[in-house]
Amino acid sequence: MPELPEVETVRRTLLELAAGKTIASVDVRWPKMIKQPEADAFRDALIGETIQSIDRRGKFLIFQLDHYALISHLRMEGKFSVNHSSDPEAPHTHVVFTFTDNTELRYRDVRKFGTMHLTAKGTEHELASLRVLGPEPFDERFTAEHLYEKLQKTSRQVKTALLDQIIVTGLGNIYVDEVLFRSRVHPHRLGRTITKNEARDIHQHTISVLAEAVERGGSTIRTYVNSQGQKGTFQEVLNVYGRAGEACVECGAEIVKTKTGGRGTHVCLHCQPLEHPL
DNA sequence: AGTCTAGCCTGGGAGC
DNA sequence: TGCTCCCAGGCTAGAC
Repeated sequence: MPELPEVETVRRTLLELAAGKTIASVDVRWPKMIKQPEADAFRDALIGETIQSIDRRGKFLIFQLDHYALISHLRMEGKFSVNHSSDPEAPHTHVVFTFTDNTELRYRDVRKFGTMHLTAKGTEHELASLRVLGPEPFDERFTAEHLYEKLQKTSRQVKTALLDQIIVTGLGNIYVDEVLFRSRVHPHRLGRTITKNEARDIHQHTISVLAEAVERGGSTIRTYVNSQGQKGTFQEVLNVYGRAGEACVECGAEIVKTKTGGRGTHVCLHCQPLEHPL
């Protein structure tokens, strides 16, 4: 499940493999994933374009080309790889960009949830899904005060609020559980009940958890690999996610799995007490 | 305006 | 063995 650390790792590995390559042809086998423009126009526009660089905004990858920006979201299972044209193709390959040097950028995605948008270069941040994003966790505009104010104004549960990419961008279901565990805050606490000190903890741990996960190349829970086929290692140091039934590393109590707005949530009820049960 | 829910997808595992 | 059901979950459109 690519969250910020996984997407950042994909960006770094892909940049090494694909920067400077020029697109000779594009094969779209699952047109529904091309959201803008239509698949035919998408394909035609990309021919002759060279990959200048690759950026990231939240969980979105942004390929900077000569005249366009290609915005890709991997959602749950999306993966990029660079292969020689003669390499056997993995199942669930939905888009293939063939370069002039007979290598290919391949996008595969078992669940077909991923999306691609093409915009004129320089206008990518006007795309609706990018425009609404809140600050990057490593940006100075993401402050404890900003977080506290946003949480004060919401009646949503704190985990739901943190998953909304408007307060801070990049957290997903794995890292938000870890951040709240490190902050000793129960995910079901209502946003407006979070104190200033708790907001400071959540702010600090959002940054530290995501930074450590980037250093470790992300977390491989089920299938995630970077664009060189390598797994991450942050799953080795997860405290709560995926550890239901195991003992809490801090207090020994059993990690419990519950649900937050339909999403699986992992919590130590001793370290993260819920003063006001719903 | 803020919040909630269904839908998008498929593979893997549990239960019968 | 083979069937059905449920789960994984980021994001968006539409409803309330």
